[in-house]
Amino acid sequence: MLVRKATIHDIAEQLKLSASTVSRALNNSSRISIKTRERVRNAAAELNYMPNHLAMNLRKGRGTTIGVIVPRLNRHFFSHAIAGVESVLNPTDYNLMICQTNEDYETEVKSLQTFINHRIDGIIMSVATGTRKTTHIETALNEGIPVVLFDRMIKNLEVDQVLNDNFTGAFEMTKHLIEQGYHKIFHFSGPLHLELYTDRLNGYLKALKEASIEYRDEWIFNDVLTRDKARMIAEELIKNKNIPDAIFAASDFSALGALLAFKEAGYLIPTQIGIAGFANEPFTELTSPSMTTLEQYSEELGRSAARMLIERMEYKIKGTAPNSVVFKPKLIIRDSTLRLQVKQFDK
Amino acid sequence: MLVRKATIHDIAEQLKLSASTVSRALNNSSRISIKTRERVRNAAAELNYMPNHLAMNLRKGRGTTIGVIVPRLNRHFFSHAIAGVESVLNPTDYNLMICQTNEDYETEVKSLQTFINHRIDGIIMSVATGTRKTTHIETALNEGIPVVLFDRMIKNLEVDQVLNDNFTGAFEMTKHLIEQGYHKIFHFSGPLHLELYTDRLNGYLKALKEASIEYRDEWIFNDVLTRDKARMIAEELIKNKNIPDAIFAASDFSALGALLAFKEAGYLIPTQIGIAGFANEPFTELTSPSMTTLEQYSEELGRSAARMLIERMEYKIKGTAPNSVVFKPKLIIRDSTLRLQVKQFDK
DNA sequence: TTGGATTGTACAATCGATTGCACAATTTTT
DNA sequence: AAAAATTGTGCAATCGATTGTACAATCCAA
Repeated sequence: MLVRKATIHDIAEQLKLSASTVSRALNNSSRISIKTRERVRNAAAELNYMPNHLAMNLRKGRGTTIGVIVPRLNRHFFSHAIAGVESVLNPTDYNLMICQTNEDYETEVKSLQTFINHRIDGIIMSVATGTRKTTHIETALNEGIPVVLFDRMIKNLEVDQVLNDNFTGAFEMTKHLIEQGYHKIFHFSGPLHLELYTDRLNGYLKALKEASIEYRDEWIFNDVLTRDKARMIAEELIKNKNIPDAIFAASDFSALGALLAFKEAGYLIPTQIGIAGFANEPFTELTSPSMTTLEQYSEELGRSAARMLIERMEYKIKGTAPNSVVFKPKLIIRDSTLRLQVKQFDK
Repeated sequence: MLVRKATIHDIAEQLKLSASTVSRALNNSSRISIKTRERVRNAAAELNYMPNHLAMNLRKGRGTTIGVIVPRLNRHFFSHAIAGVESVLNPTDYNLMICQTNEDYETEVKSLQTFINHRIDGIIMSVATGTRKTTHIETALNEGIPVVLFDRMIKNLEVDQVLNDNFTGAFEMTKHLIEQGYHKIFHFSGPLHLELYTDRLNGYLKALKEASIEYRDEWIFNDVLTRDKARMIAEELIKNKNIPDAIFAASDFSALGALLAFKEAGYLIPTQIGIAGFANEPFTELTSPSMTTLEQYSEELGRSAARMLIERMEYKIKGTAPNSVVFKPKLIIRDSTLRLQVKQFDK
């Protein structure tokens, strides 16, 4: 059943030509007569010939596969960013390989190494929260593999990047909360070695300052990204009767944890406490009350990263200063912070 | 900056050996003295040698890359199935390539072709709802690439498969609804050319028969998998005052659409109408009321598929009858069908 | 001491496709 | 009609690693 696959030599033999002529014919070389090209194409179709990309890439010293590394596939944000990358790559010859790191540094290093071993030709990645070193990324760059980082940046690394304007997003969200009459606004932040979380923190701080709100360090909780951790902290706050007016979480998941904890404890949202997240995960629309958050245009982000990478790959402009594109997130105001028009389910 | 990567020839030259000796040394051939092996290993490390997998696979006529094709990455079910596949593959030499089809047949064919072109060594896939033909899968099999299907099966295709016991799951869910006192139970089904949806339909029908409920064809709605479509149908029902006691949807997303439509129309869930889904997507826990559904053990499914594929790849047991593993889903009973103990939010 | 076994290494072909160079045949130019 | 340009094709090397076969050196036994 398993017959050996047809090669250009098989075509050559059948047509009494040489392999090189066949190769040229298939690549539409002008050195080959139209008639011969036709004959070769027909024979190729007849033999069900499929080019061996391994051999092609080996010979050409380059390939057409792009690798994507993300922390988690089941985040709306990342799966949609990947969809964006795909939408750019699909009409081209490039193919996609995807790995997820589960937010683990070791896994990230291993995935990257796998890509390098397989002579992947370009990499789009978003680092894991567990990642603090950049040597693995530098290794890839030194191997001559272009890398584009998106969303999550590591400080002081000179690479192409596609980012959200986290500062402005956080600033506007905090301003919105203040406008709704919330004053004592806590912030659930992420790991601060990732620039995006310091940016969000700074946007939050700037809005407070502009409104002349005297914040206190205790209002800020670092490294609270998961639902469970946020829930624990919220429960702690409730126990200590240290209740904020509002919580602005740097992640929808931590916002969810807080929302559930306060709801269970009998607090009315948004009347007694306002809650806002970041990322516009689909579930934010379904919670009750529905959750205010920020849309990050993940697909557009992915598209942009893909374009940037192809640019680098095709005109290997070594040494050129890194490019950087920034998208401004959009405020999605829902019920969890709309105190000025109280809704029915709050009763 | 971009120095040519080291090859075995570079190592050979530095050590005044031949490339073949270096190759054998790196592969721990017993024909090479321990001392030489040591020297080679050291030189390799020193030169930062990395084997070129392209060349290796070309020579060996086989590789170690496994491709996964799923309809959508952002479904909890699929992303967790992939996590399961990864958990099996990570400790091995195999690597993973992932594609998503967005439920589109054309994209599925293209992805599969890409895999074949790249001489992928094995494929795990779940077909798109748009897929009715199997020629593309047969092409892969004819090329000698083993394929394992999971979750979504196409009828009459002889391949390895890992499935859910959709029949039993649907049967038990329907039984649960009947026990809760629902009688006129509608079913939102999927495209019936996919076995899993006929299985769910049949499980539903069997439970009705056992309870001697005289169902009518109008109770069954085919090809309702998305939130939007379910919502439209539910709104139609409401308009026509054709209100079921309960809806058992073959997908969590269509269950969600129905839930939202009936809730907005002022119906009390679960008192006036019960709603159940299938898949235990994370959001089902967050709706109000929380949604009854079926857990499908996606990770275990993925693990099982991966193991089955490796089995095929390593002992190419051509012609052996296809294997098949079946998992029984678990009923997750939540508030949306718990009529016998009515909850507060229903008031 | 000689013949056979064992050990360590090298040569060269191979996987499938690409490509610089050479050469013959044909056409164009002078 | 001879020289030059163009067209069509083949040869052979190449990408990097693997592997069958061959050969030399060493060791052991008879």
